[in-house]
Amino acid sequence: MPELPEVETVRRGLQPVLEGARLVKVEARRPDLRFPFPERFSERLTGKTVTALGRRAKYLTMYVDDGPVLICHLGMSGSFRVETGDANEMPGVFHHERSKSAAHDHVVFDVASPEGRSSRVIFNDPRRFGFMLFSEGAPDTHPMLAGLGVEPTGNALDGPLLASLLEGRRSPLKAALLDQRLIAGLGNIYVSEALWRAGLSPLREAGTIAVSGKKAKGQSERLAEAIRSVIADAIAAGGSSLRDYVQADGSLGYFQHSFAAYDREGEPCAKAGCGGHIERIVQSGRSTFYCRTCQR
DNA sequence: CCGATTACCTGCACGC
DNA sequence: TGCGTGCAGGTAATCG
Repeated sequence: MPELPEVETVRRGLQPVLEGARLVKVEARRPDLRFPFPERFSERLTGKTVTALGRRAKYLTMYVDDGPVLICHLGMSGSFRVETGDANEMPGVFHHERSKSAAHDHVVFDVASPEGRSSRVIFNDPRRFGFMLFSEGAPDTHPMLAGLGVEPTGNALDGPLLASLLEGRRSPLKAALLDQRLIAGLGNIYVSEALWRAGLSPLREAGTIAVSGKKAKGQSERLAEAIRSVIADAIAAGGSSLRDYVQADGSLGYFQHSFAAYDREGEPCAKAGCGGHIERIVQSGRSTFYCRTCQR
């Protein structure tokens, strides 16, 4: 599920456990995920203290004192969970340890907080589309992050900027919004949601909302606002979740998703007075959900 | 250069 | 119960 809001939720969940903590032991239980783990992956992190957790688009970044920056991507199915040692239990026994663990636990970080509390941070990823890489310097200069576009958080993405990004693009609007080089962090769910909020068809040629003129100007403004609000709402809700996605803090996803369009094929359009219904189409091999009545 | 398609990998829901 | 099919949030390589 991880689009930007979910990754941000993971970052916030891991932050209190990791920041300031010492990496006592780091273990990769297989040689690769999507890519091979970096050379000396465990050795270069073990013993380091985590100074900060960051995020760029859908990438997590972990900074350590005097070491490489860990760049981590969750892919389609990656998740973290935290197992916290209980002072009343035997050392090394982690009370979450029963549940659904074990299978596909690929990376294990044993960490010690400054107060001496032990925790275990576990990366689980059945499909192994996720990956972990090192950046020797600022991660923004790493090839994987260097080409990323504007964050849809904050106020940077406004109508004029969006219009300039889409100008001249012949591709369908949906494809343009999924292009991480333009806007970084949108995925299949939130693109459908943003287009529904903006009342714009995913099939529209992207460049047509960028041309000058009062109507197009209003549309780029509306779309920028829709993107920012949908991302902000999802982050505020703690990231959405499908199936039983596990939050970074180990609890089950607490946000019962309320999408207006995504995965609502056949349902009435939720826009007041619209009367249409949501349909599913395929664009570039991926599902798009939209209402042809109010999204033009 | 651009955009569309395919590959990567496992799990799950579904129909038979 | 079991098996085949299609589908799933991601990016990157390949093809036209």
